[in-house]
Amino acid sequence: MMKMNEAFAKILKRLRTKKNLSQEAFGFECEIHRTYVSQLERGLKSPSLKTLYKISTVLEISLEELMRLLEKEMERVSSDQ
Amino acid sequence: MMKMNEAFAKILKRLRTKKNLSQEAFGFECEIHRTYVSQLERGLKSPSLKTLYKISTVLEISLEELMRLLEKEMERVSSDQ
DNA sequence: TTGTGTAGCATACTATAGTCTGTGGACTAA
DNA sequence: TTAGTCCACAGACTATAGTATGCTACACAA
Repeated sequence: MMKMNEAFAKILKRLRTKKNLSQEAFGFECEIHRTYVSQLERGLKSPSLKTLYKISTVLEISLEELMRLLEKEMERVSSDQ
Repeated sequence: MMKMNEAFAKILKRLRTKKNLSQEAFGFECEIHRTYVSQLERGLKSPSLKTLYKISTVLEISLEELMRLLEKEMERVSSDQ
């Protein structure tokens, strides 16, 4: 269960930096607070469906694809390291 | 944004009844309260990623597939009715 | 050196997710 | 009728999502 947040943290950080957005700039576009973006990327919080939707929109990715990446990352985390 | 919860409500109710589970039985398996299942199916709440994961597990469906159905339902809701 | 942008992190706060108890209505069976 | 199941719904509660302010540290440029 904590694996879930950790995996999401990695995915979010990867996709955000890929778009060359700072946590603050990304948060502004998503309409979520910069410190909350930081908390998400450190695996401290579990975003609601509403927040996931905002995030996926700004990342220009579907929720389906976002979950696909998340589940792939979860497998990776639980299998090796 | 409210569309999101309404669409999720429909999907959840559809998939739960398809498995022949009462809200209470489903809640028990997911380890979420029966009244919360009711609230989700009435579109009153926006589940966290942790809760989505529990739900998808009991529904024996991936998060990816669950989001696919959700996004399809959202399109349907916004286009026609 | 100084300044500017970035992110981690603490703390306190507000909003909402999620629990718990209970009521009442609709339905079905005994 | 009576009892059992299912669900909508209300209200009060606890846990956590999400906000706000501000400090620290680091990198890099002027």
